Amino acid sequence: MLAASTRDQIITEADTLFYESGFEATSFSDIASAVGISRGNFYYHFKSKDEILDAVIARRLVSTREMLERWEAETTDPRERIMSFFRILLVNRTKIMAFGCPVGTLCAELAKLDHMARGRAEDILALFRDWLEGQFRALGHGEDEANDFALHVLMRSQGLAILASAFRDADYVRKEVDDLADWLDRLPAPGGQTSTRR
Amino acid sequence: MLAASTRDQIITEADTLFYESGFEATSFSDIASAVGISRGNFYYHFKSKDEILDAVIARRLVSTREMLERWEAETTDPRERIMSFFRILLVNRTKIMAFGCPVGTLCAELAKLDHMARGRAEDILALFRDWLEGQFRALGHGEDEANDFALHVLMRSQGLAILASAFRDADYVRKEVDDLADWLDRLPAPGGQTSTRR
DNA sequence: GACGCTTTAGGACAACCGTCCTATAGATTT
DNA sequence: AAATCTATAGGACGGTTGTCCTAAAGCGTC
Repeated sequence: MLAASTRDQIITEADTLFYESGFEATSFSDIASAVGISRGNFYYHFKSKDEILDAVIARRLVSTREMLERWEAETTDPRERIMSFFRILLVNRTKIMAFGCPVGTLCAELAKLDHMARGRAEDILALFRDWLEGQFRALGHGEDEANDFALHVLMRSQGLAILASAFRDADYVRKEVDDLADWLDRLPAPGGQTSTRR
Repeated sequence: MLAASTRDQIITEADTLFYESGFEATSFSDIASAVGISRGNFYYHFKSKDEILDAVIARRLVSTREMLERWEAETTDPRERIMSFFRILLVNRTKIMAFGCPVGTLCAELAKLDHMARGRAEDILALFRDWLEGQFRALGHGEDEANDFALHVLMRSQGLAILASAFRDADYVRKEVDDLADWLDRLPAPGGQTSTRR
């Protein structure tokens, strides 16, 4: 196996550090020592901290797209695809309980910092939204309805993540994911009124 | 009217700065210049940044409790009380779209920082949860059901805040609050199965 | 072996961080 | 008026931040 390039290692370590400690709280030294290189060498690969953030977000965009494509390849049933989305909430519940949602918390932090990369981080969220909307459309729902449902799923995932990390309750995550699956099962037939609960 | 003491002013400015810029990103100098005092004078009132955070959280706890008591004094109808909770989401939508939920984002940041005050911040969220649970119990719901409903409302508020600030869509906030009011209207009668959607 | 390119280490740099000390101005009491 | 207490300003402190420079090590190619 090819060893990961230093640049890739930097992005990898920065990614987890940004997630687990926050962007602002993570220093150049933190990343450097995590990778095992000197602080000086850093400047050769990235000219600023913002450049690392850009690279991290770019990689997250790519890996998210890949994950969504994998879900699409696994099954043609949109319901099952949406269930894949629900399942990662369960799979990642330990990390979510400790650090929240990687996407949601990054968006929240960059919004407060009024950071340039804010919009790019929100693109990751939009990626999920558009993909979910596509699945609901594939289920036969109209554009507005599909968009509402997509936002509903996203909203509940984000709320779930915040409460899970605030109350650190693994059972709560399980319960909420069950609830989401139940909501999906009981979805009104396509063409009905645009209500997300019922 | 009595002029606010310097100490109070510090807490006030720190409160809004922590909300709008984040705790980590807010420096002593930021607070000092917002209050209009010298950085040195600071140490007389607070010995550390953590002490200010403690004071800010303590004040938020008090003001939250007062707000909940006000809502209880305004009406005896639990449904109307819960509607008061929904309404602040609408009233504060501009700030929410810019900086998210003050409580949720603080909890998320302190979790990543692994900060001592993390639990105290989460107490504010617990305050809302317990109050909401009380209202649902007053509506006749059992302990488990009332707790589920309270967590459901909290979850949706947090998810709403994240999506509102990520997509900066005022209409979305209005729609979600309408949806919440609708959910409350269609709540299953007390004693039924513990389902949060239906 | 000499050259050129890529990659690295180490440290300089000014700015800022949270913390802490001290001198003093202002107010209150004696 | 003197003494005392509260509140403030200003700056020192060691450490860390993000940024940037320079010297040199590694390495493939002629």
